[in-house]
Amino acid sequence: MTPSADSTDDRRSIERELKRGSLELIVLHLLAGGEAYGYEIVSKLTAETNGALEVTDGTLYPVLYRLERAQLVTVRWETPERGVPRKYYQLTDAGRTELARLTHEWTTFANAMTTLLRTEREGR
Amino acid sequence: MTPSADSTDDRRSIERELKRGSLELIVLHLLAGGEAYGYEIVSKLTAETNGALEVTDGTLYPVLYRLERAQLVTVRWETPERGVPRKYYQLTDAGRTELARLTHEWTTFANAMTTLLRTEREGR
DNA sequence: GTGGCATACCTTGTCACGCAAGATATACGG
DNA sequence: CCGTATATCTTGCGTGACAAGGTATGCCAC
Repeated sequence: MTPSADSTDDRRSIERELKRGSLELIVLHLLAGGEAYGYEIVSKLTAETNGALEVTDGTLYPVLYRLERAQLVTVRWETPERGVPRKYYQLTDAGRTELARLTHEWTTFANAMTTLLRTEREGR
Repeated sequence: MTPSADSTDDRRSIERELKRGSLELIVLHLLAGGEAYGYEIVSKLTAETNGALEVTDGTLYPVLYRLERAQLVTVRWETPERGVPRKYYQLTDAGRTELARLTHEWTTFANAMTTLLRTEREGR
């Protein structure tokens, strides 16, 4: 039984759900343009997609850990002249391979969805 | 059954994740073509997308419950001349509204992703 | 100095949801 | 009857995005 959530039925955004599984792809893709550090990725994402794919840092860091553990990225600390130390991430070869794979999967899925949604359904 | 996994799949497929949040959209869209029952939706999906968006019935029924509880669909039992009773689902007006909303959200998201992925990242 | 602010990284807890696996029930053919 | 097909429903698990909170450092004004 789930007595909860019957009245609090505010319709959530599916954007959050849609992002599921595509975050790794997004991050890998951004890193393909050169190394970057966490905060940089967050702001890049917000900027390049006009907020459509915005994520918080609390979301991003676990993603980066997964990527690191899977050896899709490597890590380098750098302490700039001014400011706090930053943790830079670089794509590995395996990361590039995975990026290609995920891109392909995304494309396949998106095509299937688009085709389906384009189908006229005027019945009843 | 899972006909997948011909590759070394310690790396899970993101297809499953990508589907997150889009299942309701898919089902609502299919129902826009007229009422249908659970098993019918499962087979329709598999057929119309060549398996790209395949779901199991164990996945679908909870979705249908959510839709029903949210009053996006209504339900009608029908016992055919031959065969077991079927539970037919029809879209409500609210369901149609929600369908439009989800479609819009999907399109926005997909466009953002596509645009992002199309960006060349040959740096470094 | 010290208090405040910005930068940057990290952790914890919660909740939703897709799915595998199994249960149930009905009809029908041999 | 028993096996198979149709059809609906339930349970348990794992995953992952997110909010909220925490830590640490450097910079600047007063």
